[in-house]
Amino acid sequence: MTTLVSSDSTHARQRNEQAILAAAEQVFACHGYRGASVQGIAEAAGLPKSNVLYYVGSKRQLYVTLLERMMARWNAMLDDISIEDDPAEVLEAFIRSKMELTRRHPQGSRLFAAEILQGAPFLQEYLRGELREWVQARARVFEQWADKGLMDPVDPVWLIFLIWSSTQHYADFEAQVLGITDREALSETDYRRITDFLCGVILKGCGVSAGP
Amino acid sequence: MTTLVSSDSTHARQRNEQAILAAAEQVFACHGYRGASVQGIAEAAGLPKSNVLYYVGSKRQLYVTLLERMMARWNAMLDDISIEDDPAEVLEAFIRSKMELTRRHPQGSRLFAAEILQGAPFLQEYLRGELREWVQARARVFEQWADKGLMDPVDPVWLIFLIWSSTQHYADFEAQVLGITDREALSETDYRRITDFLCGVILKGCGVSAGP
DNA sequence: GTCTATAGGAGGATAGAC
DNA sequence: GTCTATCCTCCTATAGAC
Repeated sequence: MTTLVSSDSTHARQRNEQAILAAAEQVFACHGYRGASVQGIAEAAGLPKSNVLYYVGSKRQLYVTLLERMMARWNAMLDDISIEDDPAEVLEAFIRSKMELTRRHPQGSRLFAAEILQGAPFLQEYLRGELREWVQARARVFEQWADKGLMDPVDPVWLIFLIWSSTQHYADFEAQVLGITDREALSETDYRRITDFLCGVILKGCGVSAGP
Repeated sequence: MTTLVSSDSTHARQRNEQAILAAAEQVFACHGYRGASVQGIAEAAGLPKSNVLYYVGSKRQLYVTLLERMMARWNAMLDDISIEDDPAEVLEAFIRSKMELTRRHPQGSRLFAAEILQGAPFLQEYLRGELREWVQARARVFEQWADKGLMDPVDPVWLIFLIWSSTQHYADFEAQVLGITDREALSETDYRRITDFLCGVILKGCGVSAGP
């Protein structure tokens, strides 16, 4: 009996926390950290304002939690590569997984964008540490591939930014994309075609042949 | 005498208005429409809060003025093209002028990004009207070029978005770019190299040869 | 024209009833 | 655990002194 009640409470708590996280991700993505209000998040989650603060502690903590969740998703995507790998396969997998992240987590992607837009006050350490290391490791491999003639000698860091920006665009600028293409939403087919387009242009553009 | 005083006042007014616009562009770009405060803008402009409201009327009007200024800059860049033009020249000029806009007006670019991030409430009309027309006109020319074998048959709209996103990135994600590359700012040389990189990869990537 | 003072409301956060 | 009532700060905007 007690366990039953306890279990119900636990479920209610988990359900509420999930609702709050989802609502907050949407509101922070839309209005940024300062522009978001706990009131607005509570309304989007269908809960009283005080409950939101009860569950998450503070607006700031909620924001940090969401950023950490997004960074965890991002990190899950960052598998390592080596000089022995096939450039075409690696670059294509890189583009596809980044696009998949954008498609599956558009709100999280926009939250990230809003954080960077305000100068990345909460993510300085991550950007200048972990992420920089990762970029430099990849860059070294790209350079070795170029030395072996497997791809053009392009600056690897600008190439990584090209892949990030061109995929990220479909989350951050979704409103513009939908307005210009006169759509209500991008379909799975749209995403597939866009991804194919980006793989085609970027791989060809840096002289990577289509694999063995 | 009166004219002298009047002239001084006019100059003071213009100078203050310029200071307010510059400060507001920075603050709106950083925190978005809701997140920005008139107080913060006034401090950045070095004026009392009331003066800001006296000059510009309201927070909302100030925001609209800034968006219009940025759209005017954007439109000044959008020259027309025709089937007779050289694809390589047109695409390269397109990338270079978009990158120049980003470099010259990073705050305006970020302001635009923040507006789109929040769902473009103030720019719906522009996106679905003027800008859509312009994109479709360009798209038709790109398709004709593809028909004539002057470039690969890529989707022209995704190509335009690729150019917009890859250049816009250096304004919107400046904090990330600087963090990862361990710079304090991007130099003119950096911008030139990035632009050359983007021209190279994108033109080659959609099968446009380097011109006559 | 410029600034001080303040109205009137919304913001985050907390104390305490249930 | 959940919600109401409330505190105090900060917001936009304006009225009125200088």
